[in-house]
Amino acid sequence: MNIGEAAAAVALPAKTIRYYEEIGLVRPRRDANGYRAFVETDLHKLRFLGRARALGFSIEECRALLALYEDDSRASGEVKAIASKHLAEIATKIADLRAMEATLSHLVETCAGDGRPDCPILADLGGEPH
Amino acid sequence: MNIGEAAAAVALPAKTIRYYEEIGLVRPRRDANGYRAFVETDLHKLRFLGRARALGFSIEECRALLALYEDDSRASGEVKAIASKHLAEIATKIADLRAMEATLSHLVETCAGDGRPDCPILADLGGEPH
DNA sequence: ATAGGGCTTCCAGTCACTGGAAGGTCAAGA
DNA sequence: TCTTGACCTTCCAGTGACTGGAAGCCCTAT
Repeated sequence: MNIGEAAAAVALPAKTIRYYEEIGLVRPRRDANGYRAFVETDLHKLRFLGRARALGFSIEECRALLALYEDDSRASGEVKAIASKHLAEIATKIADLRAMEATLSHLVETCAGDGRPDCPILADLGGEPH
Repeated sequence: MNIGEAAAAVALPAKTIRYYEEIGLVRPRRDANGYRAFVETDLHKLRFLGRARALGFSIEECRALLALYEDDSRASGEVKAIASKHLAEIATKIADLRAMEATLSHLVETCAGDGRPDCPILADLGGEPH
């Protein structure tokens, strides 16, 4: 199976799959003509990676998770540690974004948004006391 | 005022201020020795940029906002448009992160996290049906 | 034979910095 | 006066995870 077909099968861009090979996440064998030849285990790994990335894990976390996935003697505690750390980072990001959202939505609400120059958004950014 | 003192005054790294100059967001004059010499209006701009960045605006959005800030004949509608667009992006990001959080927190909760290999997190990433 | 689509590699760009090297400048102390 | 150390300068490279594009090979169908 060539890269185009594999890309369609796992819903990842071909470019991304090449990149994953370059950084050693997958190692498809090659046909005599130099084309990558993907087999089912490659596709399985790629789907794993796609799902892990969709959950926001970094590439290095994906690499670690994939290694654990393939290690029959793993301890689930290691997996849970990675996931918990990531979960905490997600929570932090959400909190940061919600703080931005709170401030900004208030400013947007109070801005007339017409043709006049007066603007509480710029006033706030400019440091004018509330 | 040299860059170090300016950096302390506006709570931005000196490196960042140099970068902002490089991309044309600030234009401090120079002393005879080549050192940047910041005056109060430079600091004011830098504080504006710091606050806008803290609200998550991109550099290009900051550039646009700063231009509007300095344009006495601006229309607040332009500002509001930029801010509203950004607000929508923040909301999207929050929704994405919350979806990740929901999935992942469920998986983490159901993972024993001990020395055994069984792990619902890896099972999910591996595509095993629930 | 040729046209097209798919494949290959390699290089550059993204965003907003950040780190570091090599070297000039300045104020204080011995 | 000399030196030390803390500044400052520029320039180059790296970050994360791709993405776009160029140049060129391969395969199939007409």
